[in-house]
Order: sequence, then structure tokens, then C-alpha cells
Amino acid sequence: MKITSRGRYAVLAMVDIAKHGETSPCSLAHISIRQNISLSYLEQIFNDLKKAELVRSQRGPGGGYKLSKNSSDIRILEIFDAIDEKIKTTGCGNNPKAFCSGNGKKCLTHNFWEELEGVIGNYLNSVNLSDLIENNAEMNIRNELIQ
Amino acid sequence: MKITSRGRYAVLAMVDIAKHGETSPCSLAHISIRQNISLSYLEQIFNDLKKAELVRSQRGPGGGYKLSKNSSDIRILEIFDAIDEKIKTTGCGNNPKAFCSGNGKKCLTHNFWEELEGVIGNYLNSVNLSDLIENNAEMNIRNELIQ
DNA sequence: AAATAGTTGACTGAAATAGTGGGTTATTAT
DNA sequence: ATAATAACCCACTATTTCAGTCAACTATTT
Repeated sequence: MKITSRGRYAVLAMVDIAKHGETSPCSLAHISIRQNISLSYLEQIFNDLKKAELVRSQRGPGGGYKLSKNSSDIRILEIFDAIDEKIKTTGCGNNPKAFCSGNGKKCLTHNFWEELEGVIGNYLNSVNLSDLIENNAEMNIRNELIQ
Repeated sequence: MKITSRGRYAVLAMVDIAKHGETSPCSLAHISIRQNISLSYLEQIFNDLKKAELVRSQRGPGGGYKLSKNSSDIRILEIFDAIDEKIKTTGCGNNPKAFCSGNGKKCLTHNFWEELEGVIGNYLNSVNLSDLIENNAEMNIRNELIQ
């Protein structure tokens, strides 16, 4: 059970924009360098983020991407949905016409996996981009105090 | 973000044993048929479950596997650990010597992924095998009432 | 002795993942 | 105008993981 690089990069890049792109747009080239992510890979990811209208793009020199809404209004779950990073805990994908066991019945563990899916979804939906920035700022202060 | 068949099968098979294997051991052949899982694949999985001492084996005719403790004492997280189904949300695997960013620092999202890992881990640790059986029994009753 | 059932290890096909590379189009600054 | 910038778009590939198969061997019971 792991999160793909695609999913991690998407959230990381969005946090990067939330941090740097308040005034002028962020170019993918800059995000690529700052966060150490392949530029071409970022392009693919932002294609999806744009389709989901989580970001707006600006071409040409000085262009780049900006968030389409306030960072506190963008939840991590939205980012996952945008790039199709599915939370898939069941084997059958919850298709009511062909449940896990094949015979139309749910398997012994189906309900449990669904609940787990709910737990994860709720958490991802409870956190937004500005939460991540604040959390990170707190951590930085704490780390400095330690050192 | 998804659970592998290996992980799902392991839990499903353990629930099956918890249900059927109270008195006499369960053979993998039977579990294979009841839960529709490849026998050879089950063998691999039970190799790990046995190493982790979650099950005890009995060879020969009438043999099979039994739970090594009470079903209410086996938590789903233990099963995940036994078969090495890792909950891995960070990119760096939380290695303190080589964090995500490469430069020794944690990336902007590291703490968040760790928290998610905690949320999932806590949930998996809060549920045991007998919970799953009870939950399933409840669901069956509910379904019968609906039909 | 025969049947059962666990034990072990090597091997394979398919799918998903992560990433590369090249070219095109729109926009801005000079 | 033109050059630079940066988004946009598409096709391709290497690697890894996953799921499953196959074959041979060992212990136990009837």
C-alpha cells in the first residue's frame, strides 16, 4: 500500500505553488529545480491538474501556473482525484455488478476495505494546502530550536 | 494508492480460518476453493504468516493451518507486517540519512505523508479478526432484511 | 504404502510506473 | 519583427512490481 511518485509530486508541486506563486505565476522549470522533479513528468501531471481546474496557466515569458483558488480551499483529496490517484482498497473496485467473490456476493473482507477507504478519504479531505504550509513552518521552527 | 492482492488475500484467508478453523485446521486447498484464491499463491503467503507466528501448521491428512492465538488478538496490522505489505506514503521511506529532497532535509510534504501513514496504521491496528467476522455477520443480517 | 498437505525455490507474463525526448504553439520583452 | 520563454502535446521505453505457475520435496496420517 503506497502512494505513487505521481501522487506525491502533484501534492508537492501544488504546495510549492501555494508558497511561491501568490503574486506571479510559477514556471514548471522552477518547481522542477526547487523540488527536484523531472520537468517532463511535471508537465504531464499539470495537464491533469489544469483539466480539473485546480490551476490556471499563463504562457510565455514570466508565465507559469497559479492556483485557481485560495490555498485553504484546495484539499489534498481534490488533487488526488484530479490526477486519478485512486484510493483503491477493495479488489473488485466496488463494482456492484461484479463483487469480489465473483458470485455476486461481497467477500468476507469487502466491508472492511471499504471502511479503510473511507478513513483515508476523510483524512485527505480534511487537509488543505495552507495546512501543509503552516505545518511545515511550525516544523521548521521546532527544528531550529532543537539545533 | 491501493492494496495488493497479496495483502487482501492474506487478510481474507485469515478471516476464513478464524471462521472455519476453530476446531480442526484449515487446509489451503479448502481456503483456495472457498475464497477463490490460487493455491500456490496462498502457499507463499502462508509461508510468511507462519514465519511471523500468526498461524501454526499441521502436515499430513487432516492437516492445515490454525491461528496461533485468539482471533480477537490478531490485528490486521500484524497481518500486513507479517507479509511485508508496507504502508509507504513517503518517497524516501523515512530514512533519516537520505530524506526526500536529497539534501538531508525533509521535503515540504514529508510530515503530511507521515501523518497519513499514522492514520492508516492506527486504523489497521484498531481492527482484529473477530471484528471482521462480527461485522460481516451483521451485514449479512442487514442484507437479508433488505431482500 | 498411499494419500494428504505443508515446504521450498525458481521462473514467467502482464501491467503499472516513472521517466525521456522531440516537436509545436502562444505570449512577452527587446 | 524576432528571439526567448514556457506551456502544450504525443509517442516511446526501461524498470519494477505483481500475480501467478510449475515442479520437486518432506512430513504426517490412515
